[in-house]
Amino acid sequence: MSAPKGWEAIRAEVLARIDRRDWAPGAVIPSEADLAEEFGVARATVNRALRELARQGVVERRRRAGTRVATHPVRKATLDIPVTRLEVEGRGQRYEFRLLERVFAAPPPVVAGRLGLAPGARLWHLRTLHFADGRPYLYEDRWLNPAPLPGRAPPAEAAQISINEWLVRNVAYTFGDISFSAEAAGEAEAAHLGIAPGAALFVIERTTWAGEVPITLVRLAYAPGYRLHTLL
Amino acid sequence: MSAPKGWEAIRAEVLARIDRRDWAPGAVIPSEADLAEEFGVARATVNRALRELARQGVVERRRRAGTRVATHPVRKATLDIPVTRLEVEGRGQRYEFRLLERVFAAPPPVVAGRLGLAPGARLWHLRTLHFADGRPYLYEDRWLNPAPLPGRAPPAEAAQISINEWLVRNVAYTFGDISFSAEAAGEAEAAHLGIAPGAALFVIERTTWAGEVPITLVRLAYAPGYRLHTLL
DNA sequence: GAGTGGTCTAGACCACCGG
DNA sequence: CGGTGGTCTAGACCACTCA
Repeated sequence: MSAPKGWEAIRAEVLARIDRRDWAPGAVIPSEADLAEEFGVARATVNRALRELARQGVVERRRRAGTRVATHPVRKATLDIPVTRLEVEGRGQRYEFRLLERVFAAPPPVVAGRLGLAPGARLWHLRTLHFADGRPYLYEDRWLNPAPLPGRAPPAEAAQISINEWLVRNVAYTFGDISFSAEAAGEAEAAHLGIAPGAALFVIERTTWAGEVPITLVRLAYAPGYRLHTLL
Repeated sequence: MSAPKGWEAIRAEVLARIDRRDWAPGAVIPSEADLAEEFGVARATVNRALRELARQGVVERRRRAGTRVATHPVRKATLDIPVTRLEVEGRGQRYEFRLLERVFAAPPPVVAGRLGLAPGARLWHLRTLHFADGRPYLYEDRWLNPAPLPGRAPPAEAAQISINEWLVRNVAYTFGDISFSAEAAGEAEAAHLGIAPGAALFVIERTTWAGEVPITLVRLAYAPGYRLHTLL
């Protein structure tokens, strides 16, 4: 046990009062100014504490309306989206990858649509198999817009660096979205990953953008046993 | 387009310099004091901007060592862990649930171990099926420690509120962990969800604690098609 | 030892928005 | 209108850690 100091102590005390139902869900808690006086600290310190609680979803804050205890404590979990190589090596396993395909082609309409590109636009299509200790670990299917790339082309097949690592080092993205789902393995995926068709795969789909320009859409299918973990 | 003011403008400018490779990955950027002078703002304003970038994983900060551009931009995604009822209703669907089982029993050793309880401890075991528009949506299998519960027992089977909602309103937890994976549906799950055994299920496992006291371990198996989505 | 980020203070002005 | 949170300032002290 260690007693927090400063704004963390304020946060802890406010949390404790919420937990004890001193301040019930939906209720308005005292204003920053009042709390600052009660705790004998500057308002900025209270503000920092309450801002953190708001970011965690414990309270909701609005000008004039004040700070309320969240009625439905939507807990927020922060996931680290790792670079595959570091994820594998972080478990003490040997990382390798093999580029299966690298072609310049027109994507299916659904892909073009997701990236907001005109039908008929041509993209790089890259398929990569990643290994952990020599065993298939992750099947990656990526569409890559040449426009924002230096040299307008991804690294050659012989490159020693994976597409993703090359991307994060060479093309800065400003935002994106990510989704997680479970899907049954298709024939091709199953063959690459060395599993039976229909097996349950953990799938991450991600799109990234640099301003208005789409960079990439990637589908990551993890071999059975993969688990994404984080603390609340 | 709108030009950000204040600390957001600082953050944007720093991000832009990183994107332009003015400041390369791994490089140390100027100190807060220097940036404050350059931008003509107080150091606290620069601090706020850099703190946000650090939270996003764009830069890494250490006392004395200064602020560095992250070499491996581990992007962090913030997931909202929703209450099932709100998640379903938020899509405009009708929510229902049915409590399948509510017994007081000794859990399997693996469950007791995960919760840090002695073998032989007895817990509530609750199995619930959740529906969206009348169709099976989520199969929930929960072990619940009676110790931290008001009345030492969960609500009766006839209750109109789901176990999870009752929990978040009546038992405050201080921390927990959560994991996401894909698993093949077992016989029982498949029957409840109305799908074929072996189908790919998205599974969330969560444990929560109130200080040193374990509260619950729950396994949520979502019907095929479920997708967790967030922005980066 | 010295430079960096981490935090706090006391005060101020502003944007928002409920009554 | 007036109260609330959002932010900024100028200054200060502290904690950490590198050289």
